[in-house]
Amino acid sequence: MRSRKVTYSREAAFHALADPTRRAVLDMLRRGSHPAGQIARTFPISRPAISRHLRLLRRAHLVQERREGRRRWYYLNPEPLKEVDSWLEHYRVFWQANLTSLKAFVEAEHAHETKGGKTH
Amino acid sequence: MRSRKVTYSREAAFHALADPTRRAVLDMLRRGSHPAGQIARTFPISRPAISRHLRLLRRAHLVQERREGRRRWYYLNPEPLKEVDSWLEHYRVFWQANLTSLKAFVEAEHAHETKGGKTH
DNA sequence: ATAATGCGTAACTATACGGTTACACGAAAT
DNA sequence: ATTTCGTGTAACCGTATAGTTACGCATTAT
Repeated sequence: MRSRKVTYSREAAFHALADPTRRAVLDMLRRGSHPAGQIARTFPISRPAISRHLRLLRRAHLVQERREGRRRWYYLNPEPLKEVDSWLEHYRVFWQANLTSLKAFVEAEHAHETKGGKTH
Repeated sequence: MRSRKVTYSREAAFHALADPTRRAVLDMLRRGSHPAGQIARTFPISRPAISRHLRLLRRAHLVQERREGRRRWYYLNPEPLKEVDSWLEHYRVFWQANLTSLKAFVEAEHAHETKGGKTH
């Protein structure tokens, strides 16, 4: 099977992940596919609300839908999360080096800390 | 220097990252500290708008502010991004194994594909 | 002392968001 | 044929969000 290179919207992914319910839905699908109703039943909000979250996740390509009779199975598509991961990549180096820019900045400041700052 | 273990809000981090301008601000600070005004000047929106984004980033602890005279230097604090990273961790295994649950699902479906599905 | 600079906040506005109830519709059951 | 089930969408509502302009207040310059 020939694998075709596809890119997803980083914007859509970050936006989708901003909502805790949507992240929870993804966490649920991480363990396996579920029909829409079953997903809805695990949350304290109404079914239509979940349906809309699913639509948004669908449009961000984070989940895919597969119809089977009258139910619709949702399953995870982790691919767009690569966009989030690649963005994070630039920041991982900071904590991996155990040196935040904060620390660097503070140290730099300390170097010429002779101008007598306010103690406030 | 004794390092104290601190945890940040995953919720706040994800929420802060949902806005493209805020991500761009972080990307800018990744290269070094900048005063508020200088940050604002690099964006097409007004200075107060940036000021509010900075406040939100500050409250999410993604940036820190340091006053120097009449300017305020902002610098990156990448720590809270660890929360995002740790959430992503669960998903990385999917694409690292080059096996999405989609693929698994499709294969599982294929196994008992005898119930004559609609070709639609 | 007065003016200019740098920056945050208040007030306001339009739009986006997330939730709810009512409804539509195909698939399965009776 | 009719009812029930599973699920999506429409309409509506209150709150959050992101932008703008006006303003306030230190700090630095004149």
